[in-house]
Amino acid sequence: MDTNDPPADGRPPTKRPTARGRPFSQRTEQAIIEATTGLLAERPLSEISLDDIATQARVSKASIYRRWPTKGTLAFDAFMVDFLDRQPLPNTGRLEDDLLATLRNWVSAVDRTATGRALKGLIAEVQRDPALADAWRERFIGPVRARHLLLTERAKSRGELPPGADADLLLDILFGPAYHRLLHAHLPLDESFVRGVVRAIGAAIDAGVF
Amino acid sequence: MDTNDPPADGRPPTKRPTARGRPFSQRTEQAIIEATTGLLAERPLSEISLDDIATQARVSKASIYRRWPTKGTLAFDAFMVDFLDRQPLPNTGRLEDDLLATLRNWVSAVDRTATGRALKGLIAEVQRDPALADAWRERFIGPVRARHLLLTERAKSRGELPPGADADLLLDILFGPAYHRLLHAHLPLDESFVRGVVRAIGAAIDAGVF
Amino acid sequence: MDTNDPPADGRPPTKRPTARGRPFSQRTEQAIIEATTGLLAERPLSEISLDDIATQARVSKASIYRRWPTKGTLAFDAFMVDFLDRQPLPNTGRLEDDLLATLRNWVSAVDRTATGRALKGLIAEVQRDPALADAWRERFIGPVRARHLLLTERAKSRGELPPGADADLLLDILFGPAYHRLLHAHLPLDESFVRGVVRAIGAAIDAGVF
Amino acid sequence: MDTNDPPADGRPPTKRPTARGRPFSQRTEQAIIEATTGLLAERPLSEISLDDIATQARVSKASIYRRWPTKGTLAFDAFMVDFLDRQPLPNTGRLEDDLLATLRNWVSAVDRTATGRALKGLIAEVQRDPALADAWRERFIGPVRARHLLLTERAKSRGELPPGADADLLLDILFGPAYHRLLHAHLPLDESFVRGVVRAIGAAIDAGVF
DNA sequence: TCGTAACCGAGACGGTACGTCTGGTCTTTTT
DNA sequence: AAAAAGACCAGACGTACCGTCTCGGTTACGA
Repeated sequence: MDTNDPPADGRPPTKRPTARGRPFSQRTEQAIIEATTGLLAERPLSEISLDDIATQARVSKASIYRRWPTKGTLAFDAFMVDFLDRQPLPNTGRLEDDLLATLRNWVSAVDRTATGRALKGLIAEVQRDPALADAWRERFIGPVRARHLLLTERAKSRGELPPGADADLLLDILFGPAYHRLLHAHLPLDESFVRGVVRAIGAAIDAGVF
Repeated sequence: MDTNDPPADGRPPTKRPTARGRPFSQRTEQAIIEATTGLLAERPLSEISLDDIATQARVSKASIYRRWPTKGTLAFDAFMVDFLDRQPLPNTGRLEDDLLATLRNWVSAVDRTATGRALKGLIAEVQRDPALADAWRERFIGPVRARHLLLTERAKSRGELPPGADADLLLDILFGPAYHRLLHAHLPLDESFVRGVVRAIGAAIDAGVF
Repeated sequence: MDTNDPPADGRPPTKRPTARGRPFSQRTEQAIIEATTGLLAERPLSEISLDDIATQARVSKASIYRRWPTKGTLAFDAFMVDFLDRQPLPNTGRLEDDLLATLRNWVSAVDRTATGRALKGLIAEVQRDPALADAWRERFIGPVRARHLLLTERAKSRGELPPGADADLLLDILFGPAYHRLLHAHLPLDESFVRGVVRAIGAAIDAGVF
Repeated sequence: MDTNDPPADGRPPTKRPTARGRPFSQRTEQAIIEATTGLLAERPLSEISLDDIATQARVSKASIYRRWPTKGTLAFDAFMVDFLDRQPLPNTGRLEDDLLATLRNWVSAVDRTATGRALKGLIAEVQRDPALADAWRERFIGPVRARHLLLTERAKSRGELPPGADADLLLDILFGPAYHRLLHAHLPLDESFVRGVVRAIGAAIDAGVF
């Protein structure tokens, strides 16, 4: 494989190692990301072709493939820009309130929104593209999880959680049910759902489960 | 729409209303299901084409489309045959033990198995095919949920759960984290995970969350 | 190679050996040939894409590739339909007059005409596509030559040519200069050229060269 | 048009009018020509891309386009270097012997040789690139023809040809059949062919055709 | 028993997206 | 200002897949 191939593991397009030749134009990159974001707001990823993106961005397909190995990795990067900044980390001084704010915020970001549709499409794509799956774990699930672990660390330092608590389990119980309802749409992502999940976790904490 | 079109909502192929003409051959149907199951054991749904299935089953594509409207609905039916029977309903006399057996059983069915890969592929397909999404809710999530509600009903009659308990929330907290780890593969679906989830639910029950 | 691949040596699409499955539609084939002929009348082969042809014929690219392995072989077939019938075989009773009529007819068919442009484009394509080169020799040069050999055979039976005359050489001296001027356009394909070539051949016959 | 654009009509790259800035490196030019010649010896022009040439010559594509406007004109120049010097002008004192030597020499240069393949590829390219067609006539056909006209001029001064003889026709009858067999490969370019053509021309001369 | 409706396998059909390649131009750093 | 390197746009290429349609042929019911 050529050294100038795209990252292939889904890393975002960065500067090439050698500084020789014409560098990547950041205008091109930005146009691609913006076009992708715009199209993702209109329709699901599976109904967007790379030709659509190239046309919309007034860019050649080759310029896209130079940066991203698959449609999924591109959509992933476009999604990240949108999503991550909208997930502020609360700090109420009480874990249960932090979890409530976090989950409520997540729900409002994805429930029947363009972002939510993009997220569902991406999770679908992750199941069919192993390279994207790696990027997804390492560059989405991982960083998001790391941020959320700050909440449990603070709780530990406040004594709300024991020092050795299984924070990963706690966070999966927090988000797992939410992703479940998002993906299967069998029941609404409403306020009573959010409150119920968080109260269950609170009870589990009090009972020393984690 | 022609009366002889396939069910379109994903119902399994049944007898046509009028009995005139040559009836469906059940050998054909069986061959299709078997070929699909066999291919799903080898590789993900996204890498299986309908031509592959037709060739493998020594059947024409038209015979497939006569029965199932999309690849997803066929895969869905093939999956159901495999999956449902492997999910017996426990009856230990104690809710927490029932939940433990149920989740443990689910994990052993899907964790790094062909069934698990098929399930992931199907959930992906569900996100891109609205008709399949309906079938999925009505013919998979719904029935499975109905079976599991028997567990909570029994618990209610035993007094382990209050009569008005939100059993849907309870079940989403049970399965949500498991689907989460299945789809994102960020953490293992191991025994300690299963125990933790069930213990958390037990604590929530004791605290009267549901 | 699959038995249902296109002929690959450029034979025109005929009935598949096995009569199973949906047969080739001759309407489709006709539409493709007509579209190709129409486009060849407008612009040179090198500026016609298969997408153009497919769009013009209201046919999918796959339907074209099912029949012809390359653009050149398709253009070849389209050209043949146009060209061959326009080359009647004269029969004046005197070889030199037959040759004159034949060359004059060829010139009027190709000199600054759509057919001539198509012929030039095809000869160019023949140089870059070995499969087409075979087809060209066997299905164009060969048959045309065979027809022209009738002229020399008749001349032999009339005693105008000796029985063992090298008719191939004679015909190459007849057509070679004409193709030369067609392809290089360094001098006009005018009546004096035609007369000159034929008179030279006449002189060579009289001198017993052939 | 910029004064520093390449000749555009296919003239070979020469010194720029202004002597300012870094001068053309003749090593660059030589490397390009050598790479092109080398690649033309391996495979037909149509299978050689400008990227191939640039890579092979360790030169940038821009450096090529600075000198030649199209791939065809470059190949043309590379071909000329090879070809022209190999076509010495005979001077036997007798026209028919001169023609025989000339044609025999041409045949040995192109019959199943790398030069011959390059020539065929160039003629193909000429049909699709009008600018190259002009260059081809003016810088190849023209000069070569001019040289060959020396043969007929000498013959005229010796009285072998009448003063007003149509030498162009004569030369087209000499080379036309040869190009014909080269391009269509329907019959061999062998000695009997060469002799036959020349004898036919001899007979035509004797008969006063030209 | 015979007609007919609907099945059957095979595979062509139109349409669309893919990922690669090429030609010719442009942009950067280096010489 | 030319050089090498390589990104840029535009768009053709040949392949794959989808869901439908067409063919010759085969059941099995109902008249």
